[in-house]
Amino acid sequence: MTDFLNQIKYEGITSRLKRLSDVLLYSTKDLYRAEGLIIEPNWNLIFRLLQEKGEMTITEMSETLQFSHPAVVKIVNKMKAEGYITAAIDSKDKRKQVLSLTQKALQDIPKYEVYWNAGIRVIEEIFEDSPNILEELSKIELKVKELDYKQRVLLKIK
Amino acid sequence: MTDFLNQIKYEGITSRLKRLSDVLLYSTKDLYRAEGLIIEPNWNLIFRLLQEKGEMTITEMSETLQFSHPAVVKIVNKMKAEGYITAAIDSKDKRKQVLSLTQKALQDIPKYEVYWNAGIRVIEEIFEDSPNILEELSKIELKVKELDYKQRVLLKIK
DNA sequence: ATATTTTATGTAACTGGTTACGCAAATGTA
DNA sequence: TACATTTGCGTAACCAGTTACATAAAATAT
Repeated sequence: MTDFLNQIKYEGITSRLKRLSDVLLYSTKDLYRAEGLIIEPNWNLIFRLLQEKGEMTITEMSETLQFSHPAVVKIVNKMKAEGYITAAIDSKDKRKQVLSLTQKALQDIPKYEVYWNAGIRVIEEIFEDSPNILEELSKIELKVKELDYKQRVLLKIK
Repeated sequence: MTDFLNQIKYEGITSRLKRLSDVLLYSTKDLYRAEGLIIEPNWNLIFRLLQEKGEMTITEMSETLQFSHPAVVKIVNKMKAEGYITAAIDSKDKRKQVLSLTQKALQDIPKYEVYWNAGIRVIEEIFEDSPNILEELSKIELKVKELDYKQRVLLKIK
């Protein structure tokens, strides 16, 4: 943190949040590469989701993870290419892809879980001075969902 | 927030931070576009920096804002193209660009400040249940700087 | 004085996300 | 039954960042 960023307070918070998530993201990629793991950030979310639910469609995933659907399409396509996900057409609705984990996924997940679990402990460690961060984040997400940033700014001005 | 994201707790925090900063970013762009303002997110940081310091180089800016230098180059080039920044070669060091605000910048800033200040009040409003967020963010940034995420994960595993 | 290393900056390629658009299948309605 | 609307999802173009690499100038060391 530089003096300037401290001084401008809330004005710099958006880019600092972006930078923090970027730092974690690139460091995660670096970790996987260095350890020779053929996975990418966010795949753990999909793996866990499918482990829990068994089968899911793109739209269900995007709603559950709060990602845009094209983002989910990209992630899922990479995971298919790596042989971790298979797709079947829904018998009642031909538009839907029913996605599920492959045998290879079930085989490899335990190896990856070592890293994911260590990662969670590191996050807990890094955020230890912010013990309520998850509840606070939920409140913030709710607020911007109820009335977005742009509308709030316009309300303040008019 | 979905049940699933609540349930996985710290495992989803990186992508939630990314999403939050994205939401704020795109909403800011949307605001500027809707109001016909010919500026972009982050320009306010550069404007404020140059107002305070008068002159700065690319490298000084990237250190102060904690952005990579190519990121600063991109932002500054756009601001030059819009006529808000001029560059002069440093007399002692020909590699350096000494950047400063143009007359047009000084003229237009008051108009933009209305939006930036309203934006700050909105951020305060959105983060009102996280009153210590700035101090907490500083601590987190310091921690990942001291020892990055990847190294911390490897330490936990070995 | 010359060779080496460091610094300032620019450029290219890539990242995980987004919005915008298109299309076909399913659903609702006249 | 026909037509209009909604839904699922694929693709393209874009976005603000990043890392990796190149180059020239400055600083340092020999």
